[in-house]
Amino acid sequence: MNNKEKLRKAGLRPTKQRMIIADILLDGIDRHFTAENLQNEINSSGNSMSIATIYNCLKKFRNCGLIKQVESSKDTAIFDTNINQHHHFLDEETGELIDIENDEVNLHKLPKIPQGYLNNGVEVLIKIKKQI
Amino acid sequence: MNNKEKLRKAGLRPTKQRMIIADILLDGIDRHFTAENLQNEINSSGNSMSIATIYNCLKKFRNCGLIKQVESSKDTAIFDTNINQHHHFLDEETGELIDIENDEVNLHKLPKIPQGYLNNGVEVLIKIKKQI
DNA sequence: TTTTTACTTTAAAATCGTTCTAAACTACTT
DNA sequence: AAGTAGTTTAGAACGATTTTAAAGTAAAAA
Ligand SMILES: [Mn+2]
Ligand SMILES: [Mn+2]
Ligand SMILES: [Zn+2]
Ligand SMILES: [Zn+2]
Repeated sequence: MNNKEKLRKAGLRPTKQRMIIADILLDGIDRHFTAENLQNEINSSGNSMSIATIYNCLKKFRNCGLIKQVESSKDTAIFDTNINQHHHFLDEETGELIDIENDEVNLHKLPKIPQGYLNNGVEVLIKIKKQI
Repeated sequence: MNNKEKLRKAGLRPTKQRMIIADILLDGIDRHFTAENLQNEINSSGNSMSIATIYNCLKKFRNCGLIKQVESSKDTAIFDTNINQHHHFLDEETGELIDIENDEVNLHKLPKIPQGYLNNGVEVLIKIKKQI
């Protein structure tokens, strides 16, 4: 399925701007990035785009499940093109994130989900720091 | 150990402002809160404090390990008085966090820590959503 | 105790990531 | 082609957090 079809299937009009972003993000390579990172890539590709459009597009892509947003206490939002359930190493010094595939973690015992709620995904974060 | 001793032990001068905050936060009750939540509690206790001081203090307390900061993609920082290794349920709709004690989770299989790094803490986040 | 020093608090301004506004533009439908 | 609903944009606005710099305070030195 090409990017135009992916956008249509997600219920999004394949505008010029969304296609530029889809061509960068939906190439099957897993990556973590900020809105600013993406704008730099757009610029490097010879295009340009308003930061408002980039944020609009990332929000739409996220809400359609084309990308995810990482839980992070950094003040800049970090997005993730790996939409499978997976986990992360986090170097808190640098903010660097490294993917951990789902089958590399085995959660043997999980607490009971609170009454009235449903499990909506489990994420393991392993904080790491550089050896001295 | 009283709060003044706790601050000294952490290498922090026990100023009037830090003592007010310590009296609120270090009472042994686990809670999740924002800087604004804390300012409201300070005000309710008949005191007042500049928001800059509150941020300064929370950062010092966090860096000394007296409190933790939760990894969260919300745009407002959330702090945690539970400094033991533990886990959370997160209702992404409301942002509500519920503690999961460490012994309620059993991680059977963990990936190898990347070369040159040390494990600095594992956190499990279980996203939950209200049943319809 | 006084003096000195380094650290802390504060209000206000600045910064920074993100969202809003409203006008121009474009994709899709009829 | 004409209509319409959705999208893009520059720039303004916003909200959380940090910085500034001057005044205040705690600890150390004398
Ligand atoms: Mn955050
Ligand atoms: Mn922010
Ligand atoms: Zn990832
Ligand atoms: Zn907690």
